[in-house]
Amino acid sequence: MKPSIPKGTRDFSPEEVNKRNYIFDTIREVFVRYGYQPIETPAMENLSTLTGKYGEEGDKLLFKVLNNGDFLAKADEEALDARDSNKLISSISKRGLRYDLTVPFARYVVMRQHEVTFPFKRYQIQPVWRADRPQKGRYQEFYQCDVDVVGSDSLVYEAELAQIYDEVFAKLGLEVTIKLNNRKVLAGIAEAAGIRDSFMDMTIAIDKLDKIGMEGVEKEMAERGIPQAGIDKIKNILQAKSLDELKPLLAESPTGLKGVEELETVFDYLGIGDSTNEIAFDVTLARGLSYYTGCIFEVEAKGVKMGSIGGGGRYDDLTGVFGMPGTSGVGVSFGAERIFDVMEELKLFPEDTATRLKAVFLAFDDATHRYAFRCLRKLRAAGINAEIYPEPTKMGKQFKYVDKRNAPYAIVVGSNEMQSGELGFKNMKTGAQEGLKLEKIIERLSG
RNA sequence: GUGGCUAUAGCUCAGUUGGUUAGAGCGCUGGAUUGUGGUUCCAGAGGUCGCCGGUUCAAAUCCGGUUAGCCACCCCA
Repeated sequence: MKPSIPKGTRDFSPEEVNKRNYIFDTIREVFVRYGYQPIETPAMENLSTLTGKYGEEGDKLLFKVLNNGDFLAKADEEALDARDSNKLISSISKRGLRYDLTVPFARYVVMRQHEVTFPFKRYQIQPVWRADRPQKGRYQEFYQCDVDVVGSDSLVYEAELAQIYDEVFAKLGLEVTIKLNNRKVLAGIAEAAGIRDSFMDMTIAIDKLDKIGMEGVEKEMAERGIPQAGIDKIKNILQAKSLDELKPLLAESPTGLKGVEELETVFDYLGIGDSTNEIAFDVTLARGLSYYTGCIFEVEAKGVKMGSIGGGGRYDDLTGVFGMPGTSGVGVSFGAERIFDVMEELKLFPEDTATRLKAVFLAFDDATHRYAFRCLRKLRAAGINAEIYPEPTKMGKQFKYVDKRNAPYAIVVGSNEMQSGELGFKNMKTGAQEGLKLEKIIERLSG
């Protein structure tokens, strides 16, 4: 059979894993410094935990896990006869793969509400799964790195999360734009335009502004049934380049003004010019996820054509659906895969992401092979990454291996070396070789 | 879910209006070199041309179907 892996999934080579770990380590280090604590949740959740949280589109993209055993015995016969997949699902699948880390986190908080201290600041770095059709920068299995805080509606956290974005990307050497908006501002626009019921249609259209231009947005809104009068009003409001300009345009919408005020507070906390990357208000930032209610975030890499590499926002009542109302949360996510792809494209990975092999022992015959293996043990005991070629074969072949492994040193052991105790210590880069006692070699390779 | 493109050696790809034995580079194995790699030179192994069917004297090449991958849309990290 031809080996293959499922669509939208990938294997990672040693080099790739090292680079990915570099990203994860950088992100984790910043999370920890801002006082966030790690949790992990299972890959599978009950399907009832996941469905309905990500909108209609999200439900379609959920991976469902088929029940074990004779699942057809308990299947909904009516739905089966009618070939009604949507109706059939609940009777043959009770579990699904997690779609993001925010909803499982909300579930976790509700289940453990009596043991966690609020505000609860947690981070979580785990894979999520979406049954999306794969394309550039989009996979069916990918890692998210989430930081969230629940149990406080202080806007200081919005500011903190923006700083975390700024700091992580500064450390990675990746230039980004951190965009901020507020769902209340968008609601205010809809209200001011008198199309409150078409709020979602409006935001979806606005979100595409930088892609299809104002004309395209107008067309899209018209297609989605928004009256021309409303479109004109919206168009006018979208001209606003700053919060100050926006404010008078939303004067008739208390919700909209509240949103502006929240953003002002966040930017107040942040101060001016204290960030490495641009942190900017963008009235056209919309975001699809239906549970956001306050500030929303999105991060875009500069100089690369790639979707957003991070996003997040405030959700006022995500724990409410699990029976714990009135608890507000806010969080952002780093899309590790896309960050990886962007950094690869811009060649931003440092040279030494790999934990390098320092030396390889080579031997000529069985006796020296055994002797070399005992020397190897001492090197390893001294904390030096080293190995031995598995058999005493031709030197040329052994050296080729050392070369491919990218090890900086080869240690050659023949009968002469074994007798004198002076091993052949060869620098693979310069080709120079000298006879050194094992202790000397350990000294050289340490530090 | 909708549309477009692609599928030939382990990898990246070439293959003319359909025409003898399907090629290149890289990689792999061996040798030049029985105590020394990278560079070079020589030789060798490796292919049901994604799969099924059709047209034809003749198909990698044309047609239909199918599967897989990529890209775009929707949506999203």
